Amino acid sequence: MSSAVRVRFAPSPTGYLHIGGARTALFNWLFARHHAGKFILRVEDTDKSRNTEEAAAAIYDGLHWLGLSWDEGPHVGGDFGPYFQSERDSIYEKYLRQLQDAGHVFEDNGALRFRSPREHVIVEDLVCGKIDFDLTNPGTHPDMTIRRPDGSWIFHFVNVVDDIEMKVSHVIRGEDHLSNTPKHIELYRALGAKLPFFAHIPLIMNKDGSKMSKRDQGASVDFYIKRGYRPEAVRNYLSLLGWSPKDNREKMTIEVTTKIFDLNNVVRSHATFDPEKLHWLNGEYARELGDNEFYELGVAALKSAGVKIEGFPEGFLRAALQTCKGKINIFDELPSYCGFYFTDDVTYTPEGVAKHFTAENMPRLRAVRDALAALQNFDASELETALKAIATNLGVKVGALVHPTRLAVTGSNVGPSLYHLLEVLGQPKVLARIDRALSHQ
RNA sequence: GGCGCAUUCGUCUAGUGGCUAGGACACAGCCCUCUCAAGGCUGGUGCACGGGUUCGAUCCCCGUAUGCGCUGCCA
Repeated sequence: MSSAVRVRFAPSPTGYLHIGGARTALFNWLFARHHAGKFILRVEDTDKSRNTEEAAAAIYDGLHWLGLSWDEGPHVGGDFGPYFQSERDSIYEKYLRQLQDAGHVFEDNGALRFRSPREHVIVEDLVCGKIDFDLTNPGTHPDMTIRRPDGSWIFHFVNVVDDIEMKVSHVIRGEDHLSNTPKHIELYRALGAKLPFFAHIPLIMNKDGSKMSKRDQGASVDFYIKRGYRPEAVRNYLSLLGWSPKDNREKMTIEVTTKIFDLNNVVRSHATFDPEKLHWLNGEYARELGDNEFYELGVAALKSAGVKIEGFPEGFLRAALQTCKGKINIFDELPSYCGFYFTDDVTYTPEGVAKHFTAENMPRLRAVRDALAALQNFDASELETALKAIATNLGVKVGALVHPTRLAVTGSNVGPSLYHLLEVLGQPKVLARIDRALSHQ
């Protein structure tokens, strides 16, 4: 039926992958996969052809991390290369000549400009609908420059030429290009080329309504990689920005999203990036990690946070991390959540001290200490039994023992299950820490 | 300024010419419970404004406002 779907993501190598760019790449990728088409990566390095590979590395890394593999482009090649604009000069020269021969180009102070036909151009956008642009007024729509005096090319021209040359069937890009589209259409027509389908997707904004820019924390995919986010969570969250399955599904595998994604269910209005929701979604994915996977990722997170885990046996590490599984949403929360396992020098939170190291609690902590010292099997169930027995004896709720004990041993009011954490830590350390707390005052 | 696009809870969104306008995140309360999470239950907040069209508009039309984008020899 329809001819081959070919879409592309065409970032310029700036040294990082913008979250909005990642979302554009994702939509292109999803569209390609949905229609069994090709997803092309093209590096638009017209200006700075210096450290392209280096700067582009962040883009490759980000796309790989998100699971967005390309069928044509850097490293994988393809029939329509090269995939760096800096290497396509002869192609642009050829198209320029064609334009010149047809009388569409004039010179202006050394720069080359395209003479607009001065007509109305109707953009038929798959997302935004039919839009009529009036380009008849040179005052408001000047003839676009296509080549600078120094010989370098302007985006509009090379972008269109490459899309023609690479046989791109659908141009799916950010809405910031919607107003540029009529100009591009003029170029297609002047070159006698068949128009692709256009689809402009809504922009992603900051909380305050501003465009996310590289100075904003979280505007770079790298930010999420470094913090230990799950790529499937970021990918899933991004898919929900400007697109909806139109039912109440939110957490979806990439397979499901690919199956139901299409341009007709892309939303038209701008979306605000909500870190809270990503945080939640990441937790959803983190909770379904297998024990081993959680362990590997946990170790990596602790290491990169500088937690000294070297001297500890793997069994201890595994047991410690196991008590954190299901409790954290993002791996960068891990160091503060379970750092107490790896240092005897726990610092008590001031609020905790005020609330739990009270005059009436200290004798209770003492009682806990004595009972724990007498325990033969220092495991979670024995510990639970012991704590509950003491509570009964003292006529208090277990909470009255749990809180001060937790604070004494971990320094915090929140953390893994107390009984399990005590078991992992082991009797000697637990007793030592309680003793230290008892002498705290 | 000109041109373009947009406007449903704080946020992401569903939705229809007549519904108690639905879900999710966040928030609050309750339950569960060794804390925190998770899970369960409950709750509050929304159709930007003004005109039409219509028996009836959140939905259709026109304005206004606001936001965003484009208006480069940036991409």
